[in-house]
Amino acid sequence: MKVLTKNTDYAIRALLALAAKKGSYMSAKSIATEHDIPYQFLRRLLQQMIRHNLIVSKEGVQGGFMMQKNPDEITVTELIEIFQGKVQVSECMFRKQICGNRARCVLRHEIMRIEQVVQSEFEKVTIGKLLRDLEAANPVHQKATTIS
Amino acid sequence: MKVLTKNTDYAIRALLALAAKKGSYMSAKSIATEHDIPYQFLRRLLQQMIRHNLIVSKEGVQGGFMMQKNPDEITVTELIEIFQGKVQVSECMFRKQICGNRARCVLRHEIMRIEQVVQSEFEKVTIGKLLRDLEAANPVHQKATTIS
DNA sequence: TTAATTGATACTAATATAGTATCAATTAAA
DNA sequence: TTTAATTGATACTATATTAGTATCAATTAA
Ligand code: FES
Ligand code: FES
Repeated sequence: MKVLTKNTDYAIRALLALAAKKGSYMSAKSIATEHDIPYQFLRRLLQQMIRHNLIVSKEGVQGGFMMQKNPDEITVTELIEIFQGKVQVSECMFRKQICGNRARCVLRHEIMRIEQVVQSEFEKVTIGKLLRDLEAANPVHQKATTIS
Repeated sequence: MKVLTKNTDYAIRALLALAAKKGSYMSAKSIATEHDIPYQFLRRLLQQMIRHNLIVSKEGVQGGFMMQKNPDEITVTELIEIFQGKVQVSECMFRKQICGNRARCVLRHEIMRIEQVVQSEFEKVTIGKLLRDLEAANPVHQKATTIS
């Protein structure tokens, strides 16, 4: 059982790259090569993130993508929802015969409780947090300004 | 993002049926029809559960399946592992370039922490607990003995 | 004018999930 | 002892999801 698919995985990595270069544009090509993400695949992910207002883009030479939303407000939960759909444990585990009344079904409650736990755990993890953790662990990285 | 697949879903339902009839055999056919599970699909699941010593079977007329392991010791985590593989958030989110040393990677720690949370939440849910909840909510069910 | 870029979209490949079919072996019961 | 109900084993098909590739038009800095 794999919780994060490649979509989400790559998206997080791309966002970390953009968050690190906050304020300047970075091309899909450079993100792809630097972080070992399939180029065309990445482009599709970036466009989805534009639609969700996480990032912005500029076309043409010297164009690229740039962080828009505050990295501390981008949670892994949000990314999972964008790329894998809302977290749901199971549509409805025990239909018909067993469970007549959906409304006050204990099993359903149990399921929804877990959904909540999972979701809130992922909510604690933001791009901002990950980036700070990364930089703390890996102080080699200098803060990128305009040096390509 | 769907956490429980049909395998696990059906397996849980089948186990609840068997747990309710503890001590007597119940055929795949009756489980399938009573709980609306595709017959041949179910049979495969039952055989997997035999291999994991959750249930036992008896061949021939009047044969069927019977609970073996204590329902309170069958966790949803165990079932997920059997039918969907071990819970893992992501193989390794940031390879190569970003993360040189796997050993003390903060991101990896974060991931593993969540894995633990998810896993332990599902560990709290046992077949025994689900069955008791079900019976409490649905007191129509009489304890099945030998009446078919 | 050109080359580097994104926008949009269609396509293919690989894998996982879901479901079906078949036949041999066993066994209770007619 | 024959038969029908059952499990054991396994192969097969269908569908959906995930992963990845390709193409071409539009934009824009140099
Ligand atoms: S399990 Fe679906 S309503 Fe009870
Ligand atoms: S993310 Fe894989 S080792 Fe750091």
